Amino acid sequence: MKKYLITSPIYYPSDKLHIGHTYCTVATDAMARYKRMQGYDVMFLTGTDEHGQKIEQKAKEAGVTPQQFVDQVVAGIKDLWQLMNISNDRFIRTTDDYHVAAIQKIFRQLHDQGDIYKSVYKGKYCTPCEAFWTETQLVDGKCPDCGREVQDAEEEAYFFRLSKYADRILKLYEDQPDFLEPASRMNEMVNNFLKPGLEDLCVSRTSFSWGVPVDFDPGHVVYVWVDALSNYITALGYQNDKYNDFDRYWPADVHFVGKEITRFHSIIWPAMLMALDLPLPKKVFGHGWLLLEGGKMSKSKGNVVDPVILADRYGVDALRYFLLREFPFGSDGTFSNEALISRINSDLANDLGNLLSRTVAMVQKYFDGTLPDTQQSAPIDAELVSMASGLRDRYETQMEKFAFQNALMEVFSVISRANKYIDETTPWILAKSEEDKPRLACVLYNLLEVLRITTGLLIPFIPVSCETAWKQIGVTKELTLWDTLATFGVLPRAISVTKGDTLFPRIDMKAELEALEQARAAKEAPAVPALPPITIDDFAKVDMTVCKVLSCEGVPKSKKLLKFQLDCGEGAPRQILSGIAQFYQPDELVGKTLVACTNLPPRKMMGIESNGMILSAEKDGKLTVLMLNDAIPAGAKLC
RNA sequence: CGCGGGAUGGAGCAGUUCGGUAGCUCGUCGGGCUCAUAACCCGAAGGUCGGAGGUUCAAAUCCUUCUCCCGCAACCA
Repeated sequence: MKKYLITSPIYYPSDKLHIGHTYCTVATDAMARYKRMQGYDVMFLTGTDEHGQKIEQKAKEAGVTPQQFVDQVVAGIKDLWQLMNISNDRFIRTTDDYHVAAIQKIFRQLHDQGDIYKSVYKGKYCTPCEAFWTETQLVDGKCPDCGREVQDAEEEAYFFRLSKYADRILKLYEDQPDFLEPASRMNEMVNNFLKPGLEDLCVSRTSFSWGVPVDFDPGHVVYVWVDALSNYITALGYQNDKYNDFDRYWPADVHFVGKEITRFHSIIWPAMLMALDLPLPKKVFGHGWLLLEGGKMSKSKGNVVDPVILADRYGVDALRYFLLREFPFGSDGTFSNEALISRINSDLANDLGNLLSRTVAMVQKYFDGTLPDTQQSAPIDAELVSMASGLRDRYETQMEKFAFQNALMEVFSVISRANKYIDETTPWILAKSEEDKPRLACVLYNLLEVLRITTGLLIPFIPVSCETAWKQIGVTKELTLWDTLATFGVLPRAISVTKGDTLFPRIDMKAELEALEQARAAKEAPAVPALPPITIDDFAKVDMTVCKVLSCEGVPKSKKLLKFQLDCGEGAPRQILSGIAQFYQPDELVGKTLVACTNLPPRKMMGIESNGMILSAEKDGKLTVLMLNDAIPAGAKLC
């Protein structure tokens, strides 16, 4: 039996997952189900990448241990995958004991053979702040936090000899032009990273402790690269006894990854495998992102789409279908509720659901639910029959290219053709005369066959709905095996149908959009967290000064920054940068009376020093600068 | 000149590799049908394919250049 190893990324459980993660996992799932249907022995891996500084911090803020923190988030992720009908064979957590032990072995091996070496991370150290800074971070050669003198200092760290593998990776791309898809991603890798030359990679940290300890050097923990990427092999049993099918499944047939992590998978990961002398994955596919109207999804914009709400309202299958039908897998797509509802209504309800409904209804009405053996074909059947017979192969061509969108279009073009066929053959007229009954039976049989083939091929996308449909058209699992899907006429002639519930109810667009908006608002309202209380002394620590804008100009090459010279009543002008260039023309601010916090430490942005912060109000990503009555003099303090 | 992607009827997209009648879905308008989830089927309107040059018998497609949008990177204290 041929094997197929497919992986989704392992997700970072610092927050709940959103529709983008769901998209990637659903795609991986569809591919896995498709390969199983073809008869492959499939191994579908997913999981979570649970270490690192950010989680350590989040846990601290939440007042729990990092382990408690990730346990809780990961439970939510597993629930989400269960809800979405994800058929992963394994779920790896990088905090699993076997993984941790295997990482230590891998790290040690790479170290022993010289691919990982201990070196120093050179920088400047501010003793009072206990912080490392690079030259570029310094402000006037001093600590950007406290402004005091810094010393030359060195921090120990382990490095992976990535540079050593640059040539081999370029060669890999040449020999295997489809190693990384879509092709545009490969160009990006070559131009941005490989051509300028690879630097050795820092693969350990001492600045936090929530990670896999380097067992031969206390104080160091393994940094994300080795820890997370190796999940794909430890989950199969590499360097551990928990599993033992590494030899069976490795190398991966494909890694599905988001475009933000293609670099890790197409450069660092192959280099690590080369160092371990292991076979390379056959392909890395960097899919696009789901964007929202107006840009990227982000917590701060408050526009994150929650898959649970959508699945609850419209059904898991409808959401799965939409994600894979609406967006080309390799490029970015724009998510909207309108598109979702429109797609569900037109494809699933009107075309597929309605075809099933009208076909079953006619078999019931005209033949009491069971077709007679005697059936008569006609020339007009030919086109439909031929389209349906060839569908599996056309679908397969697209699926092999991960072109889910096109595969689904192929299926729905046959469904659409079947709806037209009903109009052409007018069964309701045939039903009027007894002598046309054999012809009528044949028409209905053909429709049932189309339903068998199309729902058979839709299994990877909408598994539950397909099985529901099968019950209605009297199809058993054996009649939807891969081999039967390329043959027309597999159903027994005297097939019986059973009327069932509506497969995909139509959605009232207008009402739903309003309901969704309300649901979103309701969810958001309590999410405005009040900051913890402070004392009057805390408040008094903030020096807020009224200032007049002397001049204001854009910062070259920066989209966001404006550079201000301000009269803060100090005699000399004060220079402050503010990230409001998208909202204001520099000229319109000159002469205005603003408020700035003037006792923040200096900070460099785009190489320019900023000595404070201009106060703005923020809502939904839009900033409005606080402007005061011009009668207030510069240098006045807010209190 | 940091890197990449994009600009095609009202909306969202395909077509661009290997030039040759501009296509799909949704929406709009008109018609048909009644088996069905007010669904389905047919027809129509609507585009000088971002702008300007060039190559060619012929350009959405190739070349040059410009404009605008979106991501990444740096930055938004």
